[in-house]
Amino acid sequence: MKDTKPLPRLPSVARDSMADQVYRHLRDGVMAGRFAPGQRLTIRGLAEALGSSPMPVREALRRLQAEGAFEFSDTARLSVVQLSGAQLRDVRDARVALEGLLAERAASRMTGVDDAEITQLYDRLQAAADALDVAGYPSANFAFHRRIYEIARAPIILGAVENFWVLIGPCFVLVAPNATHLRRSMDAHRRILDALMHRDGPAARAAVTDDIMQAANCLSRVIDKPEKARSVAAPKRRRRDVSA
Amino acid sequence: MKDTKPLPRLPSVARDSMADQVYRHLRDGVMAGRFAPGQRLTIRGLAEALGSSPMPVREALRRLQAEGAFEFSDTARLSVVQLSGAQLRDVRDARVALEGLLAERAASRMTGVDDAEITQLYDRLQAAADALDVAGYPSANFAFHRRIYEIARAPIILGAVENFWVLIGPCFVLVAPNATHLRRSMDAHRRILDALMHRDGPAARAAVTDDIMQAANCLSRVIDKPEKARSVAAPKRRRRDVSA
DNA sequence: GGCGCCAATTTGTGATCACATATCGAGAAT
DNA sequence: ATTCTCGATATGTGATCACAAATTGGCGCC
Repeated sequence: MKDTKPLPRLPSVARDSMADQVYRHLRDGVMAGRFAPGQRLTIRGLAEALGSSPMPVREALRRLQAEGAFEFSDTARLSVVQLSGAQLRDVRDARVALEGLLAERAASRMTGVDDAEITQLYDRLQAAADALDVAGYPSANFAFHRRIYEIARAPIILGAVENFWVLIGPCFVLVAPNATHLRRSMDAHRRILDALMHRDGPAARAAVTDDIMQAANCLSRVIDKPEKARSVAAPKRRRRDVSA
Repeated sequence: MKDTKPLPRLPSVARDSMADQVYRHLRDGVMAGRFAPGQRLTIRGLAEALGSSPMPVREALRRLQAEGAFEFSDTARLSVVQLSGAQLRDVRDARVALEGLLAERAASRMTGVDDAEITQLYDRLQAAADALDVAGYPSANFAFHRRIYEIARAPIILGAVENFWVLIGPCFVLVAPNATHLRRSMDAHRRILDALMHRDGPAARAAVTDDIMQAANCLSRVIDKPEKARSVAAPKRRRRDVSA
């Protein structure tokens, strides 16, 4: 009879273990700035908040530890990594090197289809900026950059770049809704868009560089001011360490 | 009596869990080329080989998965990542960007003490090249480069660079003891050393770039030749997957 | 009132178990 | 001889438990 269902598994569900889901949730949360630098967490607390057992959280945290998002202190206590000003500058320089490379390559591989998608993401970013949506801006910003870099077809380099994004994610909770910064940022984004539309690699690289430098300058004004942001990581009341 | 031992913990033993040890062992093994691209492994097998239970191995593998050294197939089978030719070129380009940055910065921060250490590592590398020690060459090569980049004082960027090294590590099992490649490689290393001694940043960057490009060319001659290296990953006899 | 010490709790780590699924090998049908 | 099928084994994943170390909170002492 041969009823072997010729090609039944088209969705090909793409294996997604619980540890993978937890990993993605935490990673997105970090990049979106939902964790404060230096914030203390617990495996059991995260597991409870995410509705899973500690085991998948443990494995997800190991991956994120490898990416530098979280760290275990010398006494094995879990916390969100807090970058120093010098480290932040290192991230900035590395981003300029790598994202400049990707932007330049993307400009030479753009197609009309890409134009539409990039423009759409740009509009969404502009909307977040207009609404002074500080919470949603980082996510929209990363989505815009990611889509551009995907066009460069260098997933390994993009992975390294995203690792850097994970590192600076927590810093976003420290920046206030700064209209000046948003304006300068959107100016750079506009130039990125124009350069890509004109398939101008060097211009795209220059615009991305300006964007990164501008963001780094904005953050450096907040980092390494020893006081002021110290109590952010202290929920004061014990237990209940994270919501989502 | 107050016998609180004023400052007893100078060694500060630096927490080293079993999972950390396993992680370091595996990572060093990958970078040194002791794993073949595409090689199949098992958690239990690695645990037995390393003399530990599966649990620390699981956590170590999660970190290495995050770094791209290992991967879990769609059926959750563990294997060493096998880079394609295109991915290898991506790694090459990213290395040029990042390691060039570190080399240039290192040149401007070198001191006399560094001179001695770098020279020593260079001599060791030269010795490995003279002896055609293909097994020991990658390790000596990475140690030489790492020591240089450490001088740049950018640990985050160095971490990203080492991640790329982990990716190309397995490729080394594919290259035969090629005298021509070793000679060209040592020529580039000689130029790196000279540039650093003269505190010439641009020259250091150029020499590092040549070194990376040369190594990539060497590897690209072996990769993407579909046949020939296919049986390397097949121990044929089941069980017993890795020695160390 | 401030400071140091001690017990109770918290927390990361490692081990073991259970389970679903994949993989492998032998045997049978063609 | 080849291919298909089916059962035994292998393997990653998740859950739970035990334990050591550390953190916390409170009590007593100076």
